[in-house]
This record gives sequence, structure tokens and C-alpha cells, in this order.
Amino acid sequence: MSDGSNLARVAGALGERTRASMVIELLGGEALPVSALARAAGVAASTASGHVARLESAGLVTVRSDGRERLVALAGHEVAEAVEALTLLTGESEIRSLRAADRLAAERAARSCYDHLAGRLGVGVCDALCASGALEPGSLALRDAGVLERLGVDVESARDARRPLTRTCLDWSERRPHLAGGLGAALLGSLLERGWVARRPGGRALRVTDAGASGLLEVLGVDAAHLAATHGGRVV
Amino acid sequence: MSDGSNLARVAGALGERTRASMVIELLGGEALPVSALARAAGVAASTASGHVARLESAGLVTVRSDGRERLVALAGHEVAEAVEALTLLTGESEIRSLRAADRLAAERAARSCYDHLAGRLGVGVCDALCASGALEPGSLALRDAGVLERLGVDVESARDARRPLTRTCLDWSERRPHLAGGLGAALLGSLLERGWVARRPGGRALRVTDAGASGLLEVLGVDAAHLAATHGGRVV
DNA sequence: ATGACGCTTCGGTCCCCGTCGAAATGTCCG
DNA sequence: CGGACATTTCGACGGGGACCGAAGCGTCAT
Repeated sequence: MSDGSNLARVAGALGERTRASMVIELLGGEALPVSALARAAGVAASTASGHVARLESAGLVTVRSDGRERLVALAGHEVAEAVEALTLLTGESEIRSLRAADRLAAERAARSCYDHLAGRLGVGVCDALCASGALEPGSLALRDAGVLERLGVDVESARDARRPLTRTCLDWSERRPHLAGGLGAALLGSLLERGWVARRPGGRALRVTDAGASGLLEVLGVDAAHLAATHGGRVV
Repeated sequence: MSDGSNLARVAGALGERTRASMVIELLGGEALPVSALARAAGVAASTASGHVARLESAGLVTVRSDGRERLVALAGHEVAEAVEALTLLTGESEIRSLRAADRLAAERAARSCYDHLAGRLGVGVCDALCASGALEPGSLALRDAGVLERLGVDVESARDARRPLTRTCLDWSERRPHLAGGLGAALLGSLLERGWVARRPGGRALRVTDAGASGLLEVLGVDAAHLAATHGGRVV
């Protein structure tokens, strides 16, 4: 690795506006067809096809054929972590359109960071888990699995030798740490499975359902409906 | 951030062989003059100058004039973390030359990961800190500051609101976590200040001094001389 | 079977950017 | 002050790659 060509190959795959848009789109955690990525990035299907091929050969995404579609997904949580680390280096973005502003507001409120919660909701849930004694405040080390199990998380099966059980992920919008790692992934998975949060179509933003609002209030004392509301904006 | 241009700007700065080599060179943690980066990357001084300008405008490095030299350094630990995260995505590198093989062996043994220890030595020290009860095994949360203070670390001043006290950093050579974060930085700083480890010129690799070998053996029970030896290779 | 649809390949165009050497600027040291 | 050195600017060259539309190839539905 003293030679830079490996790093350049991976970074170069992200280092172009169109491909970067595609990867950000995939950061929602769902697999998307090539056509959706083309639309999101604003390029022709043929152009998008080439970019997907390059992302795949760089190992950033995996592609799976499904009928006549080809579904593209991030290759793993390591990719999402690298993208998040790079995103932290970028300054704030300028708002370009009303639609972009809406979308940004929704993502600031609640979003998935590939496989775990982020945004105000993610930080709020993490803080509540610390306050309830489930997690150690600074390090986010697991202290008491009880609260998490009441959220439907199977803590034991969240253990995975390939990555730490808990990890702090610095939120680019809140500039505060939130819960990532195997446990963060299991938590989002459980909330999605229970229908407490749902993915908003066409992006990384999440929506808190009525069941989720009451459940999170009861178990964690978190006013999720307030946290996940777009400040002063319309909530779809 | 739903637009990819910010991500592309930062990733694009890393996404070119020559600039990637320069950044890897800077990952040692020392500020280097432009001429040293040019030599390391194998390009003319004028070419290197342009690349440094681009890295600076992307916010990845800072440049400080010192006499007739301009010293380039990584802009902060966030940059180092992003580069490490990207490095984890690259496969193994092929060895191109005997010199590169020597260098790689030295870096696998002991190196600085911008501001903390990495390589076999870094992992070994981290394991020993866990075994001695100073750190919590999985999360690396601080348990007992005593051992660290015997290593010269001022734990209190290592606390920094802008980043976690301890963080796990996955080692690309060992594929095992080691200690990063504010405490990891303070530890490397202390070992360098005490003269227990020293930077090898021209790279990220570290050398364990005689004082360091006996000190680490006494305080942590770590056979640092063995860990930091290049396996079967010559040790300069 | 016959479209409709999603995707890829191909050919062509254009521009960005990495590279160098030469010359200019600025700094240090006799 | 004048020569050595580090760096930057400039001009020129060449290559890689981003883009599109048209055409070809599977797959699904009617």
C-alpha cells in the first residue's frame, strides 16, 4: 500500500459527480435498478450503465440480476463507512432548489446511514439509549441489553466477528455521534421490521409511523414524532 | 448533500495515482516539503506543486510556509480516517520491487496511522491494554487509566469534545482493530516523546528503540522488539 | 408471437487534466 | 550583492474519460 494506485482506483470511482450521486443514492441501503440511478443522477441510461460497471469493478457496489432489471447495492458496510468518512470532510452544501431543500430537511430529520439510524432521530435514539443505561455514554459500549430487546433487537445475533458490536458514527448533519456497528444495524432492522419506521421512496430519508412514535415514546421516552418532523416544513 | 458534487470534489482529489501517493506519504503524520512529496510520487516538482494546490483546495491538506520550503500536512485526523476507510476497501497490493517489499514489511510491523499506532505493534499494544484491564476488550472503552499513565499518557488532556476518547480503527494489514481516537493519539505522542518509538525517515514506519522494548515489556508485557521486527527480513 | 421495457455495447465528440521543461519568484547563505 | 535552492506559473502535448443517441440483446406481459 505504499503505492497509491489502489487508493486512487477506489477514490477515483467516487471522484466524479455522477458516480458520487449514485453512491449517495445507494447509501439509503436499498438495492436500486440502474434506471433509478440514472434518473437520480440525471444522465442517460447508457451513461449510467458505464458508471455502474466502473463502480462494480472498483468493488464499491454489487450487481444482481432480477428479471430484466439489474439491482445495484453498496458492496457492504465498509463502503458506507468510507463514504460517510469522506462526507465529513466536505463543507456544507448549498441548496439548489426547493425540492432539494425539502429532501435535505427530511434527511436531517431521520435517515438511514446504509444500515443504521442517523439524523436527529438517530442521535436522539442514541442519546436515549445512553440515558436509559443501555449504552455507556461516551464509548457506546453495551451495558444493558434489556432496553434493546424491548425494541425487538436480538443482541446476540448482532454480534459479528467482522465488525465491532457498537461503533460511533459521526453524523454529518448533527455533528454528533450516533450508534453504528452491528448493534446499530440490528436496531434499524428491527424498527423497519416492526413498521416503526419506514423508508421514504426515492432517497435515504425515513418516516416514523404512528406505531413507531408511540412505541419509541413508551420504551425510550423519545419524542420521535417531533425529532423526525421537518422543522416548519411540510411533512409528507 | 443529496447532490454528489461535494463528495466528488473530495474523493476526486484522492482519486489519482500521484495525489494518492502523496496523501499516503503524509499519513505518517509528519509535515513534508513539496519536494519530498514529488520525490516520493516520482513526478517533477512543478507537477507536485499543482497537486498540492488541488489537495489544499479540497481541504485535505494544509500548507505552511517555512523558509523557502512549503510544508504540507494532512488537514486533520478526519482526513486520515477517511483515507484509512478507503484503504480498507482496496484489495491486497502486489509487490513491485524489493525496496517496496522491505518498506511494506516495515509498515506491517509498526507504523503510525497519522496520529496513533498501527501494524503488529499497534495491535499488540492494544491487546495488552485490554488484557491489563486498562481498556474494555470489545469496545476499547477506558476502564483503568493507571496503566496508561505509567506509559506517560495524560488521560485527562486527551479528552477532546471533537472526537471520541477511544475509537477502534481497523488495521488494513492485520485486519484487527487497534486503538485510535484521542487516547490513541496521546499514546503515540507519549511514546514518541519518551523516545520509545521513533519515526523511520521516509515513510510511515516506526522503529522501537531499546528503551521502548524494555519499557513496553515491563509495563505491558509486550514483546515489542519481536512484534516490530520485520519477519525474516533485515531490520534497519 | 409481438411489443414494451431495461440494459448494454458501440461510435463519435468534446473537454478535462496529468505531464514535462523553461522561466519567473522568493528565500537563504556566503 | 550574487549564487544555490525550493516552489510556482506558463505553454504545449497527449490521453483518458464523460456524455449522448442508435442499435442490439434479454426478459416480461399481453
